[in-house]
Amino acid sequence: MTDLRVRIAPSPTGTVHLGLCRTALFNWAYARGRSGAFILRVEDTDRTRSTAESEAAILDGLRWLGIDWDEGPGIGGPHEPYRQSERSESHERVAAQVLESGHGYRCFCTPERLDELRASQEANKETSRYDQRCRSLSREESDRRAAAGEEHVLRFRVPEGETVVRDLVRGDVRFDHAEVDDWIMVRRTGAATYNFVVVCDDIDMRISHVFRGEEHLVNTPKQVLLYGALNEEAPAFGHLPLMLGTDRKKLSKRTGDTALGDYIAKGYPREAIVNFLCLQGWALDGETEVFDTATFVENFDIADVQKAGAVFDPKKFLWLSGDTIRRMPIEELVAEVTPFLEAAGLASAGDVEARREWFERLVAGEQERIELFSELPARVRPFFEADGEVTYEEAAEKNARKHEARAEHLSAFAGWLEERSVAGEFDTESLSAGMKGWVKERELKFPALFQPLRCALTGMPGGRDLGDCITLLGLDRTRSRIEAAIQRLK
RNA sequence: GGCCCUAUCGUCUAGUCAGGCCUAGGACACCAGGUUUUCAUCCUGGCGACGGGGGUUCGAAUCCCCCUAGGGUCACCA
Repeated sequence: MTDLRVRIAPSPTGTVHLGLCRTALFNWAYARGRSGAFILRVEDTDRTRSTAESEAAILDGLRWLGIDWDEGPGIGGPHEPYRQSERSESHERVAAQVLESGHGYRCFCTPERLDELRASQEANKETSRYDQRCRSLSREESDRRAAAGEEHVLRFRVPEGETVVRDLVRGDVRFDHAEVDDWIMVRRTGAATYNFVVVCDDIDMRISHVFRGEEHLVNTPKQVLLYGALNEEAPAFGHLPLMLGTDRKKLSKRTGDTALGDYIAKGYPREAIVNFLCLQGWALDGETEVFDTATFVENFDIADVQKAGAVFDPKKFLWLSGDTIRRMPIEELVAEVTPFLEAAGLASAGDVEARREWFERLVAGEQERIELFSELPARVRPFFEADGEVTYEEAAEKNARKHEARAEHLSAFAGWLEERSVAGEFDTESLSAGMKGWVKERELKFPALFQPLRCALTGMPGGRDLGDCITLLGLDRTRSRIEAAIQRLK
């Protein structure tokens, strides 16, 4: 009967938090998997903390994740505007209605009195709440004082009884109204509060399902009460388990990065971020850990969401990132990694384009060794260094020096390489095989040649196939590096 | 502290709604082997959980109660 309409309603007050990303992903997938509409609404009712930069960052972040919206700021829609700060006319109208119907009342208590009240309640270990002093004010007195310009807020007149929140994740949750405060709907500034506008806007935008973090669960009875006061049917709710830090508390900067941008900057692939976020509170089938967004959309259901909080595991995230990189087509990997090469000052996008094949080989050799795009520059750095100044890592040099005859072997090997080159047998595969033969013919152990050679060519203790290193460098540079090593390892 | 939510390997989870198919499955991490010129990848194996106590039942990870533990929330923030 009612159209499926879900939304994400971020408040533009800071960075793009991973929790927001996951909530957006779940809402979006729910809509996309059921031909529903996905709406983006900016909750910028806190004028002092909201910024345009933050809003732009959130929109960019969501787009980066692959989330698109059918209605929202910038693209518009049938329920414009999609920025709460621009919807105050509607909010004022509803506020007047609530006051008129008696579901709301003016409260003239000063902030100071409320502060004192709260302080004394806390001192007496009582529940902190409004004492309803203005609730019984007559309508005449209320109108008179308001007309006289006395400052006031608008509170909701919570009736006796209880509210049952129907939650698609948790089932029915009951709240005794004795526990629900006569909450403020409109501030003395005239600006409406979150609990008020979220209901107004969700009604206006015909939102059918509200999926949000569990921290909102205790707000829900207030909102449900308002729907009732407005004679509107409340949407279906679903409160998602919190994403927890390793301290088991709400994910915060204390225990690690929380901003999407931090992970993008570190070089986590988009697919891995989405995949990992999906795994926080939801599972495909309990067996399959790696899946793409389309599969998620096809299979996601709010009823399958986990109830308990999910501790964020950076190790698993890193593994997923590495796994994603390993499965990436090489052209794509090169494209992803190029900005990091540029930032490290190793190569420009132009360089990469000019020597496409060489860069693809360079990157391919590290594909199974990196877990983040950002790890690549350090791993390929030797290929950009001057031949006589390759940085020898301590472990690599130590390995090389273990072999007494290193100079002779390197020298002889250099000669062999010349012959191979002349013979035209200088491809990676035949070189790799030939090198092994070279060692065996001389009845040596592999490390006798390979450790000094690896140090000479890359200065690293481990890494890609040496044949690959040689063809990547070419004969001349390989020779120069071997000659330099013979001197440097004396 | 009040109210609310939650409770399966260290972590993410499958199984819980419709009790037997569960001597509880998968993944990450960890450990041990194997492959490999090295590192990494990859492969094989191992370690490892139903928070505790009562019920109900022929039978409970699954249903009920209590306890305990964790978390969330108590703003003129969202």
